[in-house]
Amino acid sequence: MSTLASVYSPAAIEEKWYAYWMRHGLFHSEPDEREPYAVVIPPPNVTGVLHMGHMLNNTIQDVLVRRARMLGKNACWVPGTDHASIATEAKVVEKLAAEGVKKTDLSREDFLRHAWEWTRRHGGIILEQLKRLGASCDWERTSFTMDEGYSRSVIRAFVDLYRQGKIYRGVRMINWDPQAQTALSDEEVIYREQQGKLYYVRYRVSGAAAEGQPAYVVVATTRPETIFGDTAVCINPGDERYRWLRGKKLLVPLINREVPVIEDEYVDPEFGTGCLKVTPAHDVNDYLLGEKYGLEVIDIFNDDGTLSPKAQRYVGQDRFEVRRQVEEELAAEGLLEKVEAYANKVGFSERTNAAIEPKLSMQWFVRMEELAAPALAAVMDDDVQLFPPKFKNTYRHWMEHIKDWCISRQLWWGHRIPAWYLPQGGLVVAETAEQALAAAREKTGNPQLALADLRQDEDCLDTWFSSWLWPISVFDPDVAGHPEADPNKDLQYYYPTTDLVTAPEILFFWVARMIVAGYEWAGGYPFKNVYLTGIVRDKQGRKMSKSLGNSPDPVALMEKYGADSVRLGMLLTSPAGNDLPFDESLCEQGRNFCNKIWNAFRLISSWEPGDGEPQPEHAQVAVEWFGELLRKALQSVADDFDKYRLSEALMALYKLYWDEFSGWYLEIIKPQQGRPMDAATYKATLRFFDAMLRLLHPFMPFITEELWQNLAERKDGESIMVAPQPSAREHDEDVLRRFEQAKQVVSAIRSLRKDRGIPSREPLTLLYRGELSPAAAAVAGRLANVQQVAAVEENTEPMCASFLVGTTELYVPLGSLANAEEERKKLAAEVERLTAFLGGVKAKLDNEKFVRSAPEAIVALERKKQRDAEAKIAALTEQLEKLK
RNA sequence: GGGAGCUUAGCUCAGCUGGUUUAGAGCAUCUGCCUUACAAGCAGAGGGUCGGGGGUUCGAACCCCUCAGCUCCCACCA
Repeated sequence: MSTLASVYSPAAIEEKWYAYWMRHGLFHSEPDEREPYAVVIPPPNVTGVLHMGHMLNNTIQDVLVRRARMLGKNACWVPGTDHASIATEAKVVEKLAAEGVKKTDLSREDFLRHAWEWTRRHGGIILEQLKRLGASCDWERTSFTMDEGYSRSVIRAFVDLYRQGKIYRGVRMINWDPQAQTALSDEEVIYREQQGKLYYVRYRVSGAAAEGQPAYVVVATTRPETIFGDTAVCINPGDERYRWLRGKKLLVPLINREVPVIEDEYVDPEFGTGCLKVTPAHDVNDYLLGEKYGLEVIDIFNDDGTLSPKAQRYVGQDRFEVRRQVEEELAAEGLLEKVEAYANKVGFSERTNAAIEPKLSMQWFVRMEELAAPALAAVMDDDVQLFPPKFKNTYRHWMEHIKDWCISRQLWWGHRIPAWYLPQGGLVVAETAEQALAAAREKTGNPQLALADLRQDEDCLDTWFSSWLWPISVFDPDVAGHPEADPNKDLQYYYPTTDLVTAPEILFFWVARMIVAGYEWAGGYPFKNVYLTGIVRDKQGRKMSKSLGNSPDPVALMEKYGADSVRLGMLLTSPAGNDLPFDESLCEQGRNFCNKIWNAFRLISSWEPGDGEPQPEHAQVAVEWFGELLRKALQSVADDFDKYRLSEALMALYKLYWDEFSGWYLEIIKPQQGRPMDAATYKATLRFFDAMLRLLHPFMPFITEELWQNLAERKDGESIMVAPQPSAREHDEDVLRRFEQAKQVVSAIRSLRKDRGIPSREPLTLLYRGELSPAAAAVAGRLANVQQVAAVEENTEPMCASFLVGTTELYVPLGSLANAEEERKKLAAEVERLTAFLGGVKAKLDNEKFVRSAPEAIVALERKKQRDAEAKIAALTEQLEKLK
């Protein structure tokens, strides 16, 4: 008997094998003559920590990568991190604030020193956590978006696009995050329905009221604090109610600034009062109106969301506080007609969750329309395939309506925009300060110009402007933005990568833009397949979040259950694109499966092959059957993987291992107490076990490595990681069918024992009329304690239990164990059920139209059902008679 | 306001071009078992008018219409 404990304990084993894989360089990949298979990790924030979303995402990647490696491909999974401009800068600012230091008191250089220090301290923790999970990344290729080479490629990409005229600088209405104090792209704004108020505010008519005309108009607004920035009131030219207002001036409440009444079709007479206040500096539509009618633009906010001196009132106070006070003041002044509850959509910063302020400012933009064209075609033509394919629509819609991308951020942590402003105005864009100086001298015709005369743009680039180069620059940092460069060996070999696994939330942020960059600089798409995962939710279906505190700590989970178990827990129920309702019990299920595997190994390793021991018939049957079953499983698993149905592949293997291999196969071949095992069965069993470990390895790398190493003598450096997957072959359905009959016979006998309280140690005899394969007889002998099996012409034994498997009648003589009344009841119930079934079949066949229009095969099938049912009923009725 | 998708057992989901199924799986539940690999286990069992209604068809979970509910994406309605 094996000395292994009966419970699998993962901790030491996981650590041992991860170190072994690292020591032998098994994760590392170099270009060679094999088919490449590459995956680039969606780089997590450099200072982030592992959450359940990462767990799901990286488990899936590891499964795909490990399988590809075992299929003989040269698999390369590139890990790395993202500098995450806003998020990281926010953390550093917060940390400094806690120490009493304000960012504004620091120089750019000092701040960056702190940021790097923070990055060094917290950076890469997440990568260490991924190792716990078993991630088979090529750590020698770990990249960071602010590595020197990588940064070079980002800057070069900017310069290249600028030279092509695809990057421009201009004043536009952008999304301002008052907390991070930076511009955001449209994609970084999340709109949420907010229960707000609609304020009806009176604007008095300037000058004396004309005879019979009102002294004021009422304007509806959700943002009364912006009235200080009003520069017009707009009505619809067709609106008869306001005809009298034409050409009049109105007074902005509280500050009594005189503003014109303008007319534009944009105003919906149905909404509110049909009268719109126009604040060009703080609303996108108002801005457009302002442009059209040459209105003054009064920006009443400071960058932090407090009111600026331009507002005249409430200067220095926060916008939301001002809203409250303005409401009070308007009411006190009798200028507030009414307030209604009103639900509207408010934009929030994706990173800081601060309410976005539309703000007019000078920013850098990428002209997207032309760039997007090949990237749109790539997905539409399936050069890049999305899984699940429903995302194709979403993708198309976005790409067809793509807007210019605001890429400048008023931050310090990131890639500084390589633009230098000249003393006399104008600017030059260049990769380095030296090149900028040269360009500046040339442009100005002043060779005396010094670097000190130039002022570099203060802003950083959007993080996504660096991560869109990820699949290119992690391999070769000198290709992006450098059209004349020859790609290095790595890029030539690994690009395009094969699979990308990521969340649908960043389809536009990242996936689409990577495809754009791929066509722009690397000659084509960056990956062939995109697997979009779901969102990990809690049991109640809520998104996991820090604030809800409903997200388990993945590392704690792995400590409790083992990494393999948690991986299983993540995959057992998460088809592509579906959300994963996570519950710890899924890890328990994973752990139970590990334990099952572990114990099967204990059993097998307790066996000794005997010399000259003959192979029993039941063992031979089992070996033949399981071999075929394995082949069939191989095929279906390969098929599942082709379609990225990982959960289904895993479930198939789970059942194959648990039910078929452990439940049936091992139980059949298990030698009688103390007996040795015959060599043929022993060898076959080791072969099967080995094959199953390989099949399972991508899903559960640690336990499979441990057992595989113990299954045979292995050389140092050998690993299941690089053992080939078993190859698929045709299987023989007949063998499977015969065994299916055996299983049914065994189940039926077990069931009848249970029904009648016949203990399993009580041997039984099995009589049958019809076809019973020798396989079935042998298996029944082994698993159902059937001592005798005999064919009969007719059953002469009245006191017996009878049942049907297919059309074969089986009888188990019970003698004194039987209760005639009970047996009659059982038989009668069965006859009744069959008769009802037969009724349905007959009704179908009696329908002329069915017989005429249905395909022949279908009709023939129904006829066979009828014949079989009739035969069964006849047999059971006959038996019933005997019992009377 | 547009668009996409979903609704099958208590839960999470399969069910590919309508007929080989008398609708499946895993988990959960119930019953019996400490049977010498595993009680984190074994054996057995129960559980669904396939969201409602209508239609097409010899035949519908699957196709069409309609109603209801849910989810996601996009959009500048104060």
